[in-house]
Amino acid sequence: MTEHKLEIATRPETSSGAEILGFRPLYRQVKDQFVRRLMDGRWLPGMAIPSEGQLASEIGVSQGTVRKALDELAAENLLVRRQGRGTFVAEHDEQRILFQFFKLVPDDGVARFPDSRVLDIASEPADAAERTALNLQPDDAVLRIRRIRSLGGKPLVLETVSLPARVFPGLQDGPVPNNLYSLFATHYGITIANARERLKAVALTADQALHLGVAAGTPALEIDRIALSLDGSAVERRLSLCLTEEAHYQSDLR
Amino acid sequence: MTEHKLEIATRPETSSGAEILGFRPLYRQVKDQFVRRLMDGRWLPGMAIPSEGQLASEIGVSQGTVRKALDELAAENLLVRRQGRGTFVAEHDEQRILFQFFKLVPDDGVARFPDSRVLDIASEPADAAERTALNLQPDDAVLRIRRIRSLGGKPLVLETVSLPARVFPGLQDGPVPNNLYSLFATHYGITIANARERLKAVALTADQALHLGVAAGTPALEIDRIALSLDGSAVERRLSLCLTEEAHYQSDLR
DNA sequence: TAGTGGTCTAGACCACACA
DNA sequence: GTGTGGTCTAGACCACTAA
Repeated sequence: MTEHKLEIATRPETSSGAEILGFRPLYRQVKDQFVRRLMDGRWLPGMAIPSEGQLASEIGVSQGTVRKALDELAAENLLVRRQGRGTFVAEHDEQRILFQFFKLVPDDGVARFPDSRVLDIASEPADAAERTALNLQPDDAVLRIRRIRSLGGKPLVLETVSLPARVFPGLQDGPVPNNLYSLFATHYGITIANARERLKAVALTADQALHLGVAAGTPALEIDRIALSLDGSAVERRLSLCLTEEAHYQSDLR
Repeated sequence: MTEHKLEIATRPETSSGAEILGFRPLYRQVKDQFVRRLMDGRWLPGMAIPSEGQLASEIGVSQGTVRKALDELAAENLLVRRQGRGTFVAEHDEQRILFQFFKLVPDDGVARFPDSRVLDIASEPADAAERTALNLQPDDAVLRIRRIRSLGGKPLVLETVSLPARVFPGLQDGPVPNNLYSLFATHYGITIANARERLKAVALTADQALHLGVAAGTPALEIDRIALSLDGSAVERRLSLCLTEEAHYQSDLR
């Protein structure tokens, strides 16, 4: 029997009491350990991580077990595997954002990364929706960024990004880059792992319509996104109002 | 070296010419073979398929290779694996539809399968959009089903289903069940494997609004779905107009 | 040529469902 | 208890990349 030193025990061989959480496979413990390395910055975006063999002998499990852990992380877009080259920590570059997070596509043509023009940015008390979305206390503040996103010079999205002020100190002092998730990763060590979006159809208010250069009452696609970091905590709320005359939200059901 | 009798060759050991398609792993050939069994009805929805060991010895590959093929099919929701019981062909029951294809969720509460009331059903020439979506010829006919779908007695969706008439003979003669995909599978041997949805925000016409019991011009979420069968051919086009006052379209970005 | 990930195999044992 | 899928291991070889 192989002896593993991970966590409490691979299999609860001694304790014969009722199992609370059942059984935790070894490769999942290995995977959790790798996620921890991503969270604490031991493995940084773009880096090549050690080879399967090195990791296996370091941890004391077989290469196959390491492989299964790495495969799951690659399936979650946290790692990128390249045959012949190695395994790399995924970066939040425009290609990944486009693939994973940006579902708005021109009706004729292919997805492109949009331009951004910031309207305003401010630190303010969180409203009810933001508190719910981000798990904030009643008197917590949010950084609120409003911007217009355009494709090919044409305004397409009016976007309001709400961030827990405590999590992103100093963010409002610098320029706001087009690619926020890349900033989160490089300056705050926060990796956006996945997100949940809720879509509705709404009519634009006069003010909203003005920013987008259309008539008041124009139907728009409202996307309410909550983005989660590696540890599963809500890190960003993003409310987008999208014109869908010449673009659509693409959703693949597999 | 093991000898595999699958397809042309596992590895092109003899032919030293330039490789056109590169390399096709054994487990993918095995997987394709299983998909063929699903398509030709050798494996029917709900059936338990042979165990990994039986399949392995039947085909002449190792159990691990069979396992990898089955795992991919399970990940695509075509098979369901149950530890201790066996591997089963997925059915198009309401639970699967809800999980895989029905993304409209009440704002407060959990997804439920909607009721349907058919407005009309007719066989008519395909319009341009239907021809494009379903790869039809100019004079092909479609079966067009319009219905209202409700949750908790409240009209929520005005849905127009377009089907290639040639593919579904006799469908208009019987009753239209609430769950169409289950009918496709049981009566026509057609499995809906996945779908692509394009979402837009639109304003309801007077006629559409009447059916849904709201005012003309109300914003609605338009979902343009193309459903693909196992062999990748477009089998259904479904245009849904959804009220999103008390419900939303849920999209998980992973 | 060396090093990496990818495939394939064989065998042992564990967790789970059911009769 | 028996049979199923799930995990873990060890080793061989293939495909790809870069030096």
